[in-house]
Amino acid sequence: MQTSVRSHHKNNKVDRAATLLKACISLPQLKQIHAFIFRSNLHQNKSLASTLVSLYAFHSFPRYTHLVFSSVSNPNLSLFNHSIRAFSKIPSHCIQSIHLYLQMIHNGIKPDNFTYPFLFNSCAALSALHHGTEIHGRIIRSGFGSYLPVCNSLIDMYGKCNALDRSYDVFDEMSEKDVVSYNAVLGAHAKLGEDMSRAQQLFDHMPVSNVISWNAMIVGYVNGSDLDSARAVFDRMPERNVVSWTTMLVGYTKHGLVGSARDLFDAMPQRNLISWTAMITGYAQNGQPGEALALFHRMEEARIKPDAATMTSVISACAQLGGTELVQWVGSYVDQKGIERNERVLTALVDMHAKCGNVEEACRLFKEIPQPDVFSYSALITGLASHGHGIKALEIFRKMQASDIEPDDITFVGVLTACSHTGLVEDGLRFWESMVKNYLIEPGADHYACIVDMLGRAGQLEEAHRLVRSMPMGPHPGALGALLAACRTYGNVQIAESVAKQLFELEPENSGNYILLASIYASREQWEEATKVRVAMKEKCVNKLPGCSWI
DNA sequence: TTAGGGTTAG
Repeated sequence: MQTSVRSHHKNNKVDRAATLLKACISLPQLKQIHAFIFRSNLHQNKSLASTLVSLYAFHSFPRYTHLVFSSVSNPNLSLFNHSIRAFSKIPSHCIQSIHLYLQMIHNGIKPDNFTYPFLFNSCAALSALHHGTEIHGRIIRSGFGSYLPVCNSLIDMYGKCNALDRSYDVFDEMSEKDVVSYNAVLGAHAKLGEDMSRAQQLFDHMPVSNVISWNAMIVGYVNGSDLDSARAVFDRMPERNVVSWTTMLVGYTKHGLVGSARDLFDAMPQRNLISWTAMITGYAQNGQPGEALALFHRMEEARIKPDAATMTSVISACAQLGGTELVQWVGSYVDQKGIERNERVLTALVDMHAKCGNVEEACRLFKEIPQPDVFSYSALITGLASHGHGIKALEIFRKMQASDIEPDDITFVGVLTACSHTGLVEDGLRFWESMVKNYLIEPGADHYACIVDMLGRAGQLEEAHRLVRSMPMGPHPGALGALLAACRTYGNVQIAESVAKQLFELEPENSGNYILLASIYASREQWEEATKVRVAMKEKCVNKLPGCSWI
């Protein structure tokens, strides 16, 4: 009798807690209810724990998601499923759902058709093709392969791991398909931008399509660099939503067509945070930082709150514009509005401060990044290198190598710049060789420019000239300019003449090249030649003095 | 179970 009263009492409390959780909308509220559950000794209740786990994930609070799960002594299938789903929603913690899956197998609990789709979301987010394939094998053995959502998420997982053929393998074997199955395959094509004629054929023969199918076709053509076809799809769509407009807009910005993007932006029936951010990013990435900032202020006027992604591009725009006031403004904006200081935001801040010469602040912010990636390292290295801190830049590069972060082409631009500005010719040549041989990075025009600059500063003009002539991408203004500047330093008229001739052809309106050559002649007292160059400059660069030509 | 936005470059 007493037991039943007590259990009735307890059930009341469980119901009450469940009702409270249903109504809970904020993280502080959630923590309060969690505390109530704990005080009432209900934390072993698996249903309440499942709800808590989901809500903590919804508020992106992985620490507590894990805490709640691990405080339940014998987790059942439902709690495992809720927790796997919870971690699959937090991109940085997807690996946890795979760990949970392994744990549930170990505990002898059999996954069901609700387990797999979320697991595959995690595999997709991690590009964990290996795990995904293994779990696929278990599905075949256990007979859950007849569930549509399970197969659909499998197609999606293979697609997101760039395994288009495997997506088709699953798709072709399905006896029953729905629009999601088709869309998942179209999404796989879209991600790669590959084989769009096959995608088009599939699209044309779909029994039913929806706006997601159309949008996937746009993405596919954009990623395949076929903007005309992308636009044709966009124009033919029976109905467009805000995603369709934004997708097309991004298609234009990705290919540098900012004007077309802006036309679309102005014509959109509705805009959301993502559309604004996409347009701001379009400007920031295509060398129009002023426009990016102007649009950001219009976004504020429209009372759309920016998030971390928006601010990443805004910071990048400020970095390009420079100026103490702007740098200070954006820094305090991020602080005051509580913008999430994630890896990308911090990297953009590191880059901005480094570009503006505030090396200490850049280093301080870099230390705030828990796991710096190739972007964060490159931002710091290039920033340090271009402000005369070559030694420090190389020190950071060594740290990067020690932490097993793979450098990319841009990292090496920074590394080579550091060597060139510090006069470390031997090291520079060694890094160059290592870049090609160990890291299999194809040297670009910027790398050549660094090495040419380095050799030129060291007075090895013949060697530098030889390198310029061996560039597989042909003559390039950056490398040629560096060599011409070195010719000025060392008064080498012969190489200067040959280099300047090429530069005049490549950039006839860049007056700096004429001025350099004229001053080389002047330093050798070849006054007649110097005058000739100045006259040629006046003919070709009317009213186009350096610093004004971009207006 | 399916679709859109972010950082590094002489």
